[in-house]
Amino acid sequence: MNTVAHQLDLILRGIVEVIPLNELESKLARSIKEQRPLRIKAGFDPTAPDLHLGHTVLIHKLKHFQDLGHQVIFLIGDFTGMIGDPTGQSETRVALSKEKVLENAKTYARQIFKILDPHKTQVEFNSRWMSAMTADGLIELSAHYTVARMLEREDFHKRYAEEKPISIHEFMYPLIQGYDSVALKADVELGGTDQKFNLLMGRDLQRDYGQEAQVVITMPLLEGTDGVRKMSKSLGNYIALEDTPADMFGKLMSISDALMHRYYELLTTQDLALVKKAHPMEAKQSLAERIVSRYHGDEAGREARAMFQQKFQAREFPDQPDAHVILTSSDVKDVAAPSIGLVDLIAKTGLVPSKSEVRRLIVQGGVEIDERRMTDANAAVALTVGKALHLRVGRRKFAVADYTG
RNA sequence: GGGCAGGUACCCAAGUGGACAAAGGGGGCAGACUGUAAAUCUGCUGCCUUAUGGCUUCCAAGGUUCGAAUCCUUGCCUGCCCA
Repeated sequence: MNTVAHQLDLILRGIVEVIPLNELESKLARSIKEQRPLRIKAGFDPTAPDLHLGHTVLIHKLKHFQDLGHQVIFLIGDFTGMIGDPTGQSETRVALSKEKVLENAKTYARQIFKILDPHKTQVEFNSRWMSAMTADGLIELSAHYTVARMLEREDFHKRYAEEKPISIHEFMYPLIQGYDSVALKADVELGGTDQKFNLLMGRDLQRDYGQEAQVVITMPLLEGTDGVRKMSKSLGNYIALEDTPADMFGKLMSISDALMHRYYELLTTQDLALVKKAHPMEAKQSLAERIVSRYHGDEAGREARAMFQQKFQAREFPDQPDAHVILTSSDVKDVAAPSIGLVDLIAKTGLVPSKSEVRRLIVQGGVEIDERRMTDANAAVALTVGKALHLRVGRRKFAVADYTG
């Protein structure tokens, strides 16, 4: 029996705010009475091809609604993606090309169905109605909001105060996001707390366009791997759902203990009291394994953990190096006594961007060959056919070099 | 349209004729320390056949000069004020 109380129990778990709660309750009550599922909207900005763990906080909440029998609408902001959400930005975001946005959008659908049921999810692109909108329509839409109110937004306000540029088209972003709710007749919209302004815009616009206002539910933002700023594609502190198991595991292990607890809180249903009792490193590995398993399968999770233990705890050479270099006689000066400059060898792995950087690494003690630290940048490395060299390049990169003669 | 202030490396930001590959901070990388980390401390952080060496940088293009990130001209971009 999905009573209102029962539904609220699940819906309210882990959220930050419902605006307003009584409207949600009455919508739910009516939904039960009329046997009509609520339309739950959440939008995503395809500015990079990968969804990351930060998004999953929201997607899991969508999943809750889906499990309760409501209609989940996964909105891909392909049109707005060309603007770039100004939320929280201290400067204008670079607009993406249409092609790039579409390309990114494609990978989205695949990724969300690791969590959501594809048969019960409505995927929409806001270009469907925005590209069709006439200039008249756009001007009419713009007339619904004032510049002063727009500037109340903290990010705009701050940029304005700091004399940083704000382009007119950035004002369009919240307007269009709000209009999406009109176009989709959304009953509820989910978003991160940073989205509050944009989400509320939907309420205003829906009322202006003669609809019932949607209920807004905000979810906490997940901090990125730096533990400070929110996880974001453009900040590069994210863990993508399509990161390789090893990558995903490694990134999760590199977070601070405090952040680990936050991740447990927002990404799992584990009992936090139990987590705090466990040894932090064990707890972190379990978290990493759990999350890798979720997106890559149980076996991948176990393997990633084993690999990690081998590579970093036991400091053994991994089974799967990051690079494999094949050297031939054309790479050596003297075929009779084959050798290669250390700098050249490391550069050939492609794991370091420039030779200057390779030099630095060597001098600083970041390079090992067959577990011997190499600190002479001018050294030459003797090569033997059939005897592979095991290279450690920096803290966490490994390569194998083979000489074939 | 007019006036003023700006555009410096991945980011922020000093530098206003030579000692500048360019202070400082952030970020990144490496080492030490650890429980993988984080925090902390130390070092490095344009590129190059490996260098008391060369090459390319300070919005762009020209110019002045023995010498320009620094001066001049034009252009592009940004902010503020006025219209």
